[in-house]
Amino acid sequence: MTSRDAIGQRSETVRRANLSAIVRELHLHGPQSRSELVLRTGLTRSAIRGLIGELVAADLVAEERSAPAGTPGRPSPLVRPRSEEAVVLALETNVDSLAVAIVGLGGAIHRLDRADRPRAHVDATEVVADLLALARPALDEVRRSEALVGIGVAVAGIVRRSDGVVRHAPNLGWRDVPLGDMLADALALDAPLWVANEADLGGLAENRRGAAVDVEDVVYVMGEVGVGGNVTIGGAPLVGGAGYAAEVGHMVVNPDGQACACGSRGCWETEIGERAILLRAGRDFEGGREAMRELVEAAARGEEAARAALEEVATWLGIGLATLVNVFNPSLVVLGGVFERIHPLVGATVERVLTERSLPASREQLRVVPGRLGEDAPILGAAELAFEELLSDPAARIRPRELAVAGG
Amino acid sequence: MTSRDAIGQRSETVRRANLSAIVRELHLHGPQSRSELVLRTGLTRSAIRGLIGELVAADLVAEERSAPAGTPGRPSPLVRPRSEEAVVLALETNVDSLAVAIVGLGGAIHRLDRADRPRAHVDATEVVADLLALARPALDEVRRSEALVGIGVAVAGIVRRSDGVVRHAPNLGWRDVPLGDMLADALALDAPLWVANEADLGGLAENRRGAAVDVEDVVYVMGEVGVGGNVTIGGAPLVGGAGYAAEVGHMVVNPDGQACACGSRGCWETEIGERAILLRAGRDFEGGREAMRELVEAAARGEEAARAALEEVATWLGIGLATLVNVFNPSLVVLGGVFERIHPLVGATVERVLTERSLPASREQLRVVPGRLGEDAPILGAAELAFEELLSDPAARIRPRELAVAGG
DNA sequence: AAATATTTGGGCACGAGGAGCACAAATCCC
DNA sequence: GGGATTTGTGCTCCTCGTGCCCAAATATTT
Repeated sequence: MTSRDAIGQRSETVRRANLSAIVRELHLHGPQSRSELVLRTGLTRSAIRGLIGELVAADLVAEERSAPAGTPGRPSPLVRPRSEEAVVLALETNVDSLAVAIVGLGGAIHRLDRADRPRAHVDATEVVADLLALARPALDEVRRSEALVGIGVAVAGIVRRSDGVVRHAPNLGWRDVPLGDMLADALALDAPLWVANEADLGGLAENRRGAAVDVEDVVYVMGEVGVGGNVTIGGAPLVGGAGYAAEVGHMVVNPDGQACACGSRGCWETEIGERAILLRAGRDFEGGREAMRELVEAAARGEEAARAALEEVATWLGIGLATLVNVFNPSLVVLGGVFERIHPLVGATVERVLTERSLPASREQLRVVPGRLGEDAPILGAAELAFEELLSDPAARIRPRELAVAGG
Repeated sequence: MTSRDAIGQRSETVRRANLSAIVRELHLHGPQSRSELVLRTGLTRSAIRGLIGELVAADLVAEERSAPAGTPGRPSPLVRPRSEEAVVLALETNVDSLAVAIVGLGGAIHRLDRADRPRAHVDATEVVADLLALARPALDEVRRSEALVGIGVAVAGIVRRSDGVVRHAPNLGWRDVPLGDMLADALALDAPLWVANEADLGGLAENRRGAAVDVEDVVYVMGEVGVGGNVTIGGAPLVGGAGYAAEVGHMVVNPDGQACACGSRGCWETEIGERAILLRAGRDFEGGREAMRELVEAAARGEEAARAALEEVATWLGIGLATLVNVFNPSLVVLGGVFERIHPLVGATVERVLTERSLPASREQLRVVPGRLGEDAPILGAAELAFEELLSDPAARIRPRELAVAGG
């Protein structure tokens, strides 16, 4: 019941919500004039003025003369999110690569370092150490500026949102690894840290910065070593009771199919995961990313076996998507990871199967598109996750400063 | 993006939200003392007093002496939703029955009339006429009291929420029937009318009044002639872009399975729908409700063929549920309709299959229970749907009255 | 070049609405 | 019956958005 802890509202709540709306708007849609913000929020000029004033005082935004618009009237100053004054640190632990990024308010990518990693079941302590080494320059930068507002971590596994424990990451060989605590200790930064699944975050990134911007209801499916996904409902990501939602890779699509590492059989992942794709093409199923790249290239060249394998994959992709479309009635399906790369080759097949298998009503407004962010989707999503606290309550960052001033 | 039309908040918004929280709390959890409301909302006594005063003036709630509590301190008056002063009309159009109910604020069922209907593809105009005839006594009652705040309609078909058009109801033989407009015209009542799918509403009812009260994340699956469902996420029902979400009956669970009326094949409905169940048991698959009742009784008596058939159904039920559990990570699965009735016989099998097929993390906190509302779930959900407008903005009902007073 | 129209920012009084405090009322316990 | 406890009542205060007037800055017209 929403009302259950729908704690009573007070005047302060209104302020918080309005500040949040403005910062979020600027973060997601870029610099805007004050008068545009008046239109978007429906607030009065007076109210906007006060709110912007508060945000300027907190160094979250800056006002500057806007370019001449060619229209009569006093020009409205441009309000710009201060990308240097509020930044997040984003980390990614994938099966075959590590990455570190610093992203500023408004979405500017200040730096992004990626390092390949041999594919193997690796001890979590080693991974944390490797990540820390890769992150050193970024950490120096972050420590100098004092602008850090949050840390986001993307990991290829099932993550308990509440405490950042990786419950199970078959492709890393992890089980119940307290990655959140380990990284928080190792980084020793004074900022909240959140961990989430890479596919969840990939979907978040596509929704904020990629192919699904401003779309309210989205299904995102990403193929890497495993198959993961994310669902956006009314603009908000589906999280589930404990944060494990949208594990679409383990939907049962073929009850008599192959055994899956999860213990079930015929999971979507056993039909369209990386191993399954390589197997269908008669290639080394442990060939990893390189083998996949060659397969896609071969198919693009028109090589028959490769094309046929991808067609089969597309069929199973369509079947699983039909289930998701009937369950979520989204207006957009975004394909990420491997599926993003093979979309030009097999998009038509996916859509055909989807049309055969989903309810006419459910697919009425539906489009299927490839993602736009490529391999960076998860880490950009981790950045967005880290910004979430600031976006939903910018006032929390403002008050302490005021106190500090009052105290000094 | 939630923020997109997150129109700015104003002081009035706070009042609205607080009134809504109180009325919703009373509607869902029954009469409570003022001081309990203070605890629940976190508002001050002063604020609660003002809010309750407004609701009393609007006749939505009444205050009365509470029973002696045995504790020291001045007794806090009991605040009670006025079940007679705010009522909704609920209607149901099922494949083999029609029903009409009047439900009061707080959930009291003032009357409930149900009439069986021969199973046949029936013209929508006839159904509306039959429903109107059945509703006559209820309509008289509603017209006398002037307390009607909304009308809710449950229908066994896919419904566009925005305008109440039944896009497709295979078991009624309807396609693009403007049921909302037809009923609004026929009833000629001065209250908003909403139409929704019966399974969606069954889930809503179980969440508000039945087996899933106060559970935030719930998957509800209902078997009638077709198979439908509803998903509650964070306390709010999943609706989808156009309102067609949670069409779980057409998840693809068996890609090589039987053709389904929807045009796909191997839909969940073709494995666990009424026809499929009767076929598995070697009975007349057009025997309808009566045949189902006999089958369940036979299985309860221990008749082998019947038991075996239900076991098969339970297996497929578990397979489909595994997909839903992996996708939604709910804390509760509620089985409604036929599945509610067979739960005592096959619940163990369902849970076994579910355990085999779903991710350990996803099913950690999971329980599977039968519904508690039986065949009345959909119409009770229709009542809840009709109350929604009042609950989310009680002030809208208050203001006009004040105006009327001011004008007179 | 000057006057006018248009749009927007700034200042300030107002109103809505919850918080907080002092006090009174109603109950239980000794 | 007196004290402790809890809660309702009346009142002022604080927060925050609204609304109005005026000034500032730009485009257009004369």
